[in-house]
Amino acid sequence: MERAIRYSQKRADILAAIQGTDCHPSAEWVYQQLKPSHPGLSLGTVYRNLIFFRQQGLIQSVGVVGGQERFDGTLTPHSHFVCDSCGSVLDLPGIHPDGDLDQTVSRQYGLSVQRHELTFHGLCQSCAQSQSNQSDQNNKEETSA
Amino acid sequence: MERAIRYSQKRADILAAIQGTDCHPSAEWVYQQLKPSHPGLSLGTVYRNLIFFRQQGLIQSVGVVGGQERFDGTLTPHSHFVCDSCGSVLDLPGIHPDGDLDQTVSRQYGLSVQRHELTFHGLCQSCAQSQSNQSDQNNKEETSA
DNA sequence: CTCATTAACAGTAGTAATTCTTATTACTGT
DNA sequence: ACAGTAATAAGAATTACTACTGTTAATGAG
Repeated sequence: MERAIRYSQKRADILAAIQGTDCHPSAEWVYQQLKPSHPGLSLGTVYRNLIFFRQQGLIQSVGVVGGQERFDGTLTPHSHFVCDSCGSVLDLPGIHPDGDLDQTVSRQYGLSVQRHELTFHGLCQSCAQSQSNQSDQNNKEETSA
Repeated sequence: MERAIRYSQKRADILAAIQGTDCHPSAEWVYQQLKPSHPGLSLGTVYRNLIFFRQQGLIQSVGVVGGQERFDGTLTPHSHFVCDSCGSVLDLPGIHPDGDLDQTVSRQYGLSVQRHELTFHGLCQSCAQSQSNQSDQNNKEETSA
């Protein structure tokens, strides 16, 4: 009597695409990634399945970066780093606050906390480097002007 | 010679609206709030000033909740709680990880971390209550059917 | 004060991400 | 094979936000 959940090839491949990368993809990224092997794939199908997977607890959302929601196939507790320049997202496996923090907040504030997100912002290595190069250039231009 | 930054009444009132509430408003909220006293206010002006204030370091962004960016006039380090049901945002003044965490992550991963966000998700008190009531109702309906 | 400059603004048109709708296809149990 | 329904494609609709254009008004020099 209960509704059967069907796992089509597309659905499976969408999930595999997220779980098989560490780049924390957006819906658009998954769509572009699978389009060659699934010419008839619709962007709406990707969105629908991402929501479906999140409901099922198979993936989690990292949050919105540059106006696009980013997803993560890794479920073990870990933090994220977002480069505010290029928008890349990195896992920080070793960094996570005390596991009882959700409980603590729930008790202290009378809430029903289910999860938390710890996200660091700044510049990734390559962006920090190119930015310092650029400021070097600017200094040169300023001094030469 | 240098360009003067002008503080119009509207600009001041937009800032005051954010700093005078603890509801972590969206641009739309500020617009609706000020419309009665500023009939000729444009939503674009609100957006432009929110970006301006963030650049000036007068406010910060809490992140995107339900597709809308939410802002915070409190600058002291603190965490947030987001109700995934009604979208309300609460400050958690007592909750924040070690202040050296940014430095630790920077060194450990070779990044240039500038800040971090610790956000808890779950249900607020009223939503947790109404949700349990609703499930009670559902149970009644199921058993009576 | 007068006038030139220009930041700030309103109004509007546009953009991009996401969601919704509808018709169709494909799977599942009988 | 057939009925019922989950899954899908295509694209329209929605929504938050941004860019553009002409106007208003604050600033500062003469």
